[in-house]
Amino acid sequence: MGAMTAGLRELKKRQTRQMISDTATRLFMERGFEAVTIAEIATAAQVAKMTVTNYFPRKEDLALDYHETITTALARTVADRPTGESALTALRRAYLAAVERHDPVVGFSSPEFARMLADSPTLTARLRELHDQREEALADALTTATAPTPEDPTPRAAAALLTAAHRTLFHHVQTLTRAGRPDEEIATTATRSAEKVFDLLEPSLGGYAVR
Amino acid sequence: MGAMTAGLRELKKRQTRQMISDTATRLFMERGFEAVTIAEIATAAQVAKMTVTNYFPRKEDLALDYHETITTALARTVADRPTGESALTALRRAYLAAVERHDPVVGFSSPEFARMLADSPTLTARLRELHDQREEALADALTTATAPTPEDPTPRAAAALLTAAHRTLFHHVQTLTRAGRPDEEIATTATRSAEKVFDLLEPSLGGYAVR
DNA sequence: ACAGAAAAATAGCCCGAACCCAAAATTAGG
DNA sequence: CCTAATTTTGGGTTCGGGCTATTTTTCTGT
Repeated sequence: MGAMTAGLRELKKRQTRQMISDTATRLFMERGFEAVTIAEIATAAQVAKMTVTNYFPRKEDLALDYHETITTALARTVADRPTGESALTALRRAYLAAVERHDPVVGFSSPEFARMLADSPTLTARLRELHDQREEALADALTTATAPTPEDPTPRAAAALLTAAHRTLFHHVQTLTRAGRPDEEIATTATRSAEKVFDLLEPSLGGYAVR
Repeated sequence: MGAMTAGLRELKKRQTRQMISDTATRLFMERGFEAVTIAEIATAAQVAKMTVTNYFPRKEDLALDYHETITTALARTVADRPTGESALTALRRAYLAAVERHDPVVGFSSPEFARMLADSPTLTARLRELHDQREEALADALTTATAPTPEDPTPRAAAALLTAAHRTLFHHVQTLTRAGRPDEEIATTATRSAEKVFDLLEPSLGGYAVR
């Protein structure tokens, strides 16, 4: 059961999964998400249709395979923040660092991938769902961090505001990516925007959830 | 083309549409959104399957027939705010008024309807989409209201924060509704929560978009 | 080393939503 | 009353999602 077992079974599973995901992403970027059928992916990956839906229950998962990272990143940032730091400052720090390393989690990708996302209603819907789960996770983290009374709406509200900031900046990066701007320029712009957005929230949340 | 023409054709169209929508909503609340097929709705409404999908291109539209109201309400509130009032204050005022009249737009509904929404992934996804369109519309309204430079992220960020507040409160009301609380009690709680949430945003956005 | 257990991959099926088209029924206007 | 426009209908397809029984591959204990 452990992740250490380099058993042949585990290995082949990983290979098969990766093969299917790569094939699917390639086809999606070539012809658009909706235009590619699961059957085509299966054929291209030399695998049965059922195997595809076995590894990826929903078609969207074939294109967005890093959901775990997206949903848990903010909550972990808050949970791991150093003493004396507010949730807002921690998230600002984490965002700027992610921009600097051109992290996909804040929206960096190839222009083709960004266009594929924007062109597909299914994928944008799934992205919204991921943002929502991220908000939920962050709300939980803030609740444990501030131990409020049960009916206090502040943790949920703060989580909504903070993820809203991240979401706005994510869309900004994606828009610039679709416009074909180089990652370096996008990083500069995103940094400036982030300063503005986090500064905007500072008076409201600067003193909230300080460890 | 005018809405005044009480032509027989228009009349029958309205009747048919209403009949289908009512039948669908009844079936959805009885057995859940996903468990009811379009064919069943058609049979129950004594109409062809194609007629249903003709009036309601997506199945979700059968349950959420007030999308226009939801998506435009915030933008109109901001556009119509009196002189000297900030966007935040206008939205606070509109929200509290909506709560007082138990407006569905802020989440008031029957417990059955609220449960139907929460139990259906399709409907919650659609609701997220509506919230998103609402944010877009509000962002447009704020852009025309503040005339910022093209790359200023503030209007989009402010729109995201303000809709985040509304969305949080919406979910709060729906949760209480599912718990079976009477509308009066929900209204009292929602008012208290709203004060807190809008107060939270006041230091950040109190001076933004003042007409 | 091998047989039996466990797990993964396969083939083939059904169902429902969404979409399309040609034909029939209904209404509006001359 | 008759024709044109529009709505409704019936029948069809495609695709995603789901299921089950069966075969193939990997693992484990003797």
